[in-house]
Amino acid sequence: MDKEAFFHRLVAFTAAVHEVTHDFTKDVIPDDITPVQYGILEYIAVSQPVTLSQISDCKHISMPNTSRELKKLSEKNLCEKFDVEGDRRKQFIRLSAEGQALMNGVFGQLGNRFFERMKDAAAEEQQAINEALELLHTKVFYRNR
Amino acid sequence: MDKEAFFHRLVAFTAAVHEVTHDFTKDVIPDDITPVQYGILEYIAVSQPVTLSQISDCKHISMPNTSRELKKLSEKNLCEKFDVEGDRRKQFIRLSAEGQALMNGVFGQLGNRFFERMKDAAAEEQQAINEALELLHTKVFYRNR
DNA sequence: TGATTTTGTTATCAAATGATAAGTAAAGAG
DNA sequence: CTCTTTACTTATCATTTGATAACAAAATCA
Repeated sequence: MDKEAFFHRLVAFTAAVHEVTHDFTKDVIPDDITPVQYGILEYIAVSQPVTLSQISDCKHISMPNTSRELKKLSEKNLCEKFDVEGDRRKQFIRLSAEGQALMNGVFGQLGNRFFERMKDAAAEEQQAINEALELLHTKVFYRNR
Repeated sequence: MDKEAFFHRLVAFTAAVHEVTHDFTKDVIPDDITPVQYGILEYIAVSQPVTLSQISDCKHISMPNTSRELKKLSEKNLCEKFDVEGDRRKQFIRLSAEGQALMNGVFGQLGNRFFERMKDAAAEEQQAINEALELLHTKVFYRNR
């Protein structure tokens, strides 16, 4: 394999993923949710329930700042904290009904727009795309730990 | 295809791409380059030469702010402006030698880390990953225009 | 038990980013 | 040759984000 060409393809691909997801979601995410807050909501949606520390670790946001942003999200009624039984220091976070509805809308919109791009593809190609996603996710774009 | 499962896979995948690329690049990008500035450098590296307007459009940064950040990058000797012949309003931007060296280092490091993940895979699987990248890039994660 | 670590909070400050107004110079249109 | 549009700059202000110090409460360790 040509390493140089592979690097370039990789960089162009990751940049495209960034840009396309941004383009596809920017008009669905409410104005009063900042990018950092959206990132947190997305993480909660995919991994709930999560603790503050987990959010802090995975999203690379310091604990004080995580606490602050989470407070804002709670004030917007998008997520809820509840106690973890067995360790009274910890708090689990999950989306509220309102937050879940919001994220369902965003994910649905995002999914539909990607789906739109695939609608003309043959069934086998759709399947190939599905498998490509899984392959890259499990073999290349996975997180340690 | 199960649409719900597909949406979830898509969201989890795009989030993973964000996080892994962040993890893999954060210790290679110099401290005095901000995230927005890095995004601009990456775009220039992939698409050079580019105009200010193109950067503004593609990276979703207003012209005044693009101008400001580009000025900072020029002051750091990472990129250069040069005139576009035929239209004296426009300016092309390209990486300076120093900027090119920086981005080569980042791309190389990023590529090596991904390569590390694939090194145990059989040649056919490496080829499959390569093809999966191209498939998703051309069929799903491409930008209009 | 007392010391230390983990988990989270509040407060505060600085830096990065976004948004807007106002201006310049060149190109293009009528 | 004016008028309008395009490409870009400078200046300014508000918001977001990041970083740090200081604190509290519960768990764990020795």
